[in-house]
Amino acid sequence: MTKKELPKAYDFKSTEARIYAMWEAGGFFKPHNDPNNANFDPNVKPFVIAIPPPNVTGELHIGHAMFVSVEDLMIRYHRMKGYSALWIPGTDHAGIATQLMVERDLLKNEEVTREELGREEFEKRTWEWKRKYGNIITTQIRRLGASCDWDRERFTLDDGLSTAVREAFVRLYEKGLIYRGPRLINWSPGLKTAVSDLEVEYSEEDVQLYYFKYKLKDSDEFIPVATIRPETILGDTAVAVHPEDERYKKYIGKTVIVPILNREIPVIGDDYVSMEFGTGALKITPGHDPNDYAIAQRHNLPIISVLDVEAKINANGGKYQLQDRYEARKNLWSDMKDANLTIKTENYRTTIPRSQRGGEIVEPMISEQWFVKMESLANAGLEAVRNEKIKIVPERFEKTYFNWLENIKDWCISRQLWWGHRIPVWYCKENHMTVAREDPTQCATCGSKEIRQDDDVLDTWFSSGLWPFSTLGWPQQTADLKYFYPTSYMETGYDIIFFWVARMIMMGLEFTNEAPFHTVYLHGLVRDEQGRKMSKTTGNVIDPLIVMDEFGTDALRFTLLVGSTPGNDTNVGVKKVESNRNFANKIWNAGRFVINAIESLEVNKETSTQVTRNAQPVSLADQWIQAKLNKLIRNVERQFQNFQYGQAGAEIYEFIWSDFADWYVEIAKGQMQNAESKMQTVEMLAKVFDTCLRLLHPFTPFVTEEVWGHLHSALRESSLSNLCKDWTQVLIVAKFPEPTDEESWEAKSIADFELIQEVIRSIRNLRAEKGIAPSKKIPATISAGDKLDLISNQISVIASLSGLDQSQVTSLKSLAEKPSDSTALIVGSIEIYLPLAGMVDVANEKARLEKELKEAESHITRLENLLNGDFANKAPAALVQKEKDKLAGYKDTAEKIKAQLK
RNA sequence: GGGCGCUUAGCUCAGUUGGUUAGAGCGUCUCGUUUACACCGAGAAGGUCAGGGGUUCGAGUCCCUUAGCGCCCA
Repeated sequence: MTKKELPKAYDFKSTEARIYAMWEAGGFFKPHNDPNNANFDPNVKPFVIAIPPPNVTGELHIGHAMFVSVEDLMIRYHRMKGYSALWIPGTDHAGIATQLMVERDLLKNEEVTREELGREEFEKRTWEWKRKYGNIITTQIRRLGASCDWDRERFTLDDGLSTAVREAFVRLYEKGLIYRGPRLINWSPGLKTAVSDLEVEYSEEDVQLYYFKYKLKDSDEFIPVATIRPETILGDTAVAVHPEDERYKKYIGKTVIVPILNREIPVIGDDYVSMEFGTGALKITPGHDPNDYAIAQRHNLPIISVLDVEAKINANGGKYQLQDRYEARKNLWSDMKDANLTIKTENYRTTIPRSQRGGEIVEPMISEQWFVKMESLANAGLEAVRNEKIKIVPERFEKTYFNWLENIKDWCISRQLWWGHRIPVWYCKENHMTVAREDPTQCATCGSKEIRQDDDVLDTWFSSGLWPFSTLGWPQQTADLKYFYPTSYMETGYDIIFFWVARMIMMGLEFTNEAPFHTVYLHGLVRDEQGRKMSKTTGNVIDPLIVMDEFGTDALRFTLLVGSTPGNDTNVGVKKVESNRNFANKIWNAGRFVINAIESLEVNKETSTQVTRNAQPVSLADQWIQAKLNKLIRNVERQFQNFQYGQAGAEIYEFIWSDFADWYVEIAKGQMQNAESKMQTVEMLAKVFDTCLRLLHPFTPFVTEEVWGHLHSALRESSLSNLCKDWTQVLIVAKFPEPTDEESWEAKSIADFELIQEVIRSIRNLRAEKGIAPSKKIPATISAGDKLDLISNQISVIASLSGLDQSQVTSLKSLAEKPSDSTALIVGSIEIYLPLAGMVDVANEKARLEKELKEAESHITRLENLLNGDFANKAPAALVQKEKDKLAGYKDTAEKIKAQLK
């Protein structure tokens, strides 16, 4: 039958979507052992990853590409290893981000604000938005080749997960771990909501430090005070000085007058005050500063809030009411200047708290919010990592994790937003609270029917914290939950270790009494080629979609996976992706070669069974490639166990390109000329290449699946069909190569072949140096000493790969005298004479050999010193022997060169 | 202020129980249309592994220290 010729270059564009659709339609993303199916076997081990849910309104960025690549690699590897692999996909409702996006859209297209629309209508619109755009991100994740079980896709606001959130809230509340109260929180005036400590970022900025006078009551004396926020003077309730400060301690207990407002406040002594900073006296604004708040607690000071939700001055600010905080700062300062209360201003550098999302300066404010008590949860979380129920990779992040949990404060979980899980608490007119799993119809305390639900919603991370089990059906004890929980790995970026990882651990332990996963693997952040953070404003963003259009998904994945190490940031430029596109093409073409070789075989079923049954490597090259492959499989296995995915990928790349394509394939061409060795050679090609594709599949799933498909069908039609008898239909579920114990022949054949490679390289090198045309075949005489058998055996390999004329090559144990008009090459104990009549420059030859001699002699000196030292006594015997052998080799070489120079 | 990381070829990076001539990709130079691949092949140049000290028979790798850069927490 005639075969369709495969194109010369791999066309990922016509491949990727087709392959992905085939996988998905074939059900290959689903765990092969499913507890909901009749033939379920509880003894099969599951391997489970819950996806870090991307924002439902988000679009693919390089960070998504990173986590999808790593997680898909983990899942595909375990799937091929026979685990019942489940990767649960889903999205996050992303409260603030989504609400902002919809608000912006409404304003632009309908010129209405969310307030004008009303809460109910706004929620409706947001759901519409989600339905319309919510699948963009999941479609994009599919493009990356993600093999997740889409039938199990979840969304943090869907019914099941909402039930889980409510259950979690009520349980914590009933346990006394959730409380409500006025506390100093971080207020985002732009978003008009409270945010948690984690959502505040601190940046070093240049500001003004304002010095002014706190006048003593009924006196002309004053205490000089410095502040960076003069408008907060309006909320001052004390001035604090250090109790031992000679300048000010006499004032402790006296009264001072708040500028302009003329309120009377006390001077207190507290050793928190630094005598060196500023003037050494500190104004205390407990309503707008966390440190001042703590001091106020100690001294029972009143707390005055002077700002409203938009950070405008409120009624407590007297004449400055309704002024914006910065406007008030200016006006107050100007008024103080007029009243001769100011001293000076100076430049000052300090850390300023800004909202992670909006970027505006966050205002510490007293506000009534909901909190989770963290202490007991944090202790459990600490314990789980300390006693190694959970392992963090790389380990150093355990320190970060401990440090955070050891110093954790209560978590503010309420948000003044409309998009999210509404807090399941209802109030009656008497302000009785009813906390319920099901929406109540009356107050649990007084039975009043006039109840209304709390307006606030929960922090999105509250629901994300339940993700590993809520996605599996919790609080229902579903079959999925029983079998797939706890999950296996949690894979994500180290930047959300607090936001998400730590909270999932705490919630998992609290609600399921189990660690939600046994391993946390943290990848680094992707940066641009110069190591800068990618950002739209810098314009250095690499759009994974564009990269995939240009170079293919496999190239992008391989780039992200190889050359990066766990927890370390990685710099990515398109050049790297391009070279990995070339790698995909290399695989394609190596595949074409192997497939052509298979198709060139005569179809003969009888020889087939015979040959495949005892297919032992026959030639040295066969043995060598098999030994190298065995070694590769062992290394890859070890590296996967140690999470060294980059190293594993690099070694597979190296093997395919350098060992297989550059050497074995070239030798195979020769072996296939010979009718006797042809069949075995093709079989070797097919077996080795098949193993390569399996090893590589988790890294570059598309090209490997595509080529493997062609390989499979070529084999099936060939006289080697026995080879693929027990292969699966598709590569994605094929068996991953298993390592074998090293056998004694392996090292021997590697060493022998490497000597042949050296001989070939030295001849090629000389030819290049002498400018001998690659097409010109030359004669050679080889004096091989005790390597004569090996060299004679491999003479055709040497000849074909180094351009010798095999009919004019002789190999001998030794030469009586060296051939005239020849150039001599020394490789260990082997001498190679190339009669380059007319091309030999005696002076040049001498110089070249002298250089080589010098090098050999320097090694001899080095090794003799080494072996005469303590090394010989203290180092392992095998190692010492290795060095002794090397020394003997160099001595041999030096002798040979010296003989040439005579 | 506390903690962590990085500094290896012109550029981007590997190098995990310390083993003795330090690797890759890109870039550079010289050759090459050998029917798998020019998204390729052959060859070459290029590094006192940031500086200093220590442990060790042996250090890019472990310890201390200095400098520069970056990140996290306060």
